[in-house]
Amino acid sequence: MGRKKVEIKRIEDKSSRQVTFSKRRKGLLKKAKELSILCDADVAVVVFSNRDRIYDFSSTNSLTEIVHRYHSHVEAEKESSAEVLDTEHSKYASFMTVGQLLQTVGRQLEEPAVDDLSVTDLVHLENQLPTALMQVRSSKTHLMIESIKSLREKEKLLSEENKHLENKIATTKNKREVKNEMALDFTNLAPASMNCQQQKTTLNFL
Amino acid sequence: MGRKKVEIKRIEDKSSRQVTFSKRRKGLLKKAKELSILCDADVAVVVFSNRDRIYDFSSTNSLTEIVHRYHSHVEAEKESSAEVLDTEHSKYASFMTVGQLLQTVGRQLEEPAVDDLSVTDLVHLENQLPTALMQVRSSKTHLMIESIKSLREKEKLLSEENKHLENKIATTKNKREVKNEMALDFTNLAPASMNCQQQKTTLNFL
DNA sequence: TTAACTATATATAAAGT
DNA sequence: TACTTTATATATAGTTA
Repeated sequence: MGRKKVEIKRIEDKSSRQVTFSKRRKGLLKKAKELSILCDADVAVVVFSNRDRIYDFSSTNSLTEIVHRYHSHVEAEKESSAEVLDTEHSKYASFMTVGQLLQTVGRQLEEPAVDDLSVTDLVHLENQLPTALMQVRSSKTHLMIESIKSLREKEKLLSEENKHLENKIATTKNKREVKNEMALDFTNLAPASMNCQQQKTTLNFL
Repeated sequence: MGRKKVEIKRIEDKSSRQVTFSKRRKGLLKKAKELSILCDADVAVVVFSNRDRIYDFSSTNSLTEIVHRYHSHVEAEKESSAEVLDTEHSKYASFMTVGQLLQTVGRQLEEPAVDDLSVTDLVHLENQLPTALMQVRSSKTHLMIESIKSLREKEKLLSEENKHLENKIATTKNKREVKNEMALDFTNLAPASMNCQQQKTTLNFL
């Protein structure tokens, strides 16, 4: 994207790092803005320079809002069995005070159309049902959590594999370049046997 | 940046908006990554699609960390406005333990002086709470489902990237083999070709 | 749909001032 | 030190399979 292709690794020269930072930061924020407008999506970008200056873009008024949404997602992913209840409570606590809760709630009780049963029977039922419900809920939550865990695990593995593959490619490229140069040098004097040897060395890195 | 210049305004056609979203989102995240590496800066990007799927990049482990730094800055710059207080409140609310929550509830209940409540009032409360609970559960389930969706999406993307990388490597290998063959032809006249042949066979298993 | 494929627009690295 | 210019690398819009 410039006169020369640059490797993606930390720029050591301080001054050109600064220049690149400035240019690319500007570009990044511009693209974030475009994405949010073109696709009607909420986008937030935060950049800290090494010298701790901050630059940001947010398609909504406040980054905070987006952060909230982000947290909702993350929290949902984070829960692990024992903590579920705690997390749940606190999560919703931040969105609804108890007062609001009580006010906001709509009534949805229906007539219990079971007048044939004795009070004793009903009491018994009343006691049993919540337990059953809890078991069902517990199973459901458990399954979902397991699902999430396993997905995250997969994600991690895939990421690692990806990284490896990238390294492999990088290595191959480098070796290849070296090899090409060597091959050029050698084909003039000795024939292909050298080529093979070189090849062999290279191969170990595949 | 394509066949035609596009105006930066909401893309009305749903399908091409989706396509553009996918392309540009990928681009944005890539650039964010490059910026963070090249310039050794902390960068975070969060993108929400219309349909509330989340995509993010963060140069540090957690977006949360960056958000914290962001908050420090913002608070330092803007004097403590009312908004900040709200932010703070909700931030900490999300970390409230169940114990704290119960205390809060207690306080709220003290106002109407619980002892003075009539049976009717209590029945009303009793009826409302389950509904509130249901809402909470519903939200929870929704979030978890979204979470799973989003993870599946990520998994898919990673898999695709992986596939690409593998193809790349395969291609590289092919080129290499072609080279080997050429080398073989070349050495038909000279010795040391066995070496090469062996090497070639080995190659396929790498 | 989703995936490749160009032709073109953009971003930007290095050079110039 | 920071603009401006240019050559080149990248991103991507529209197209096609």
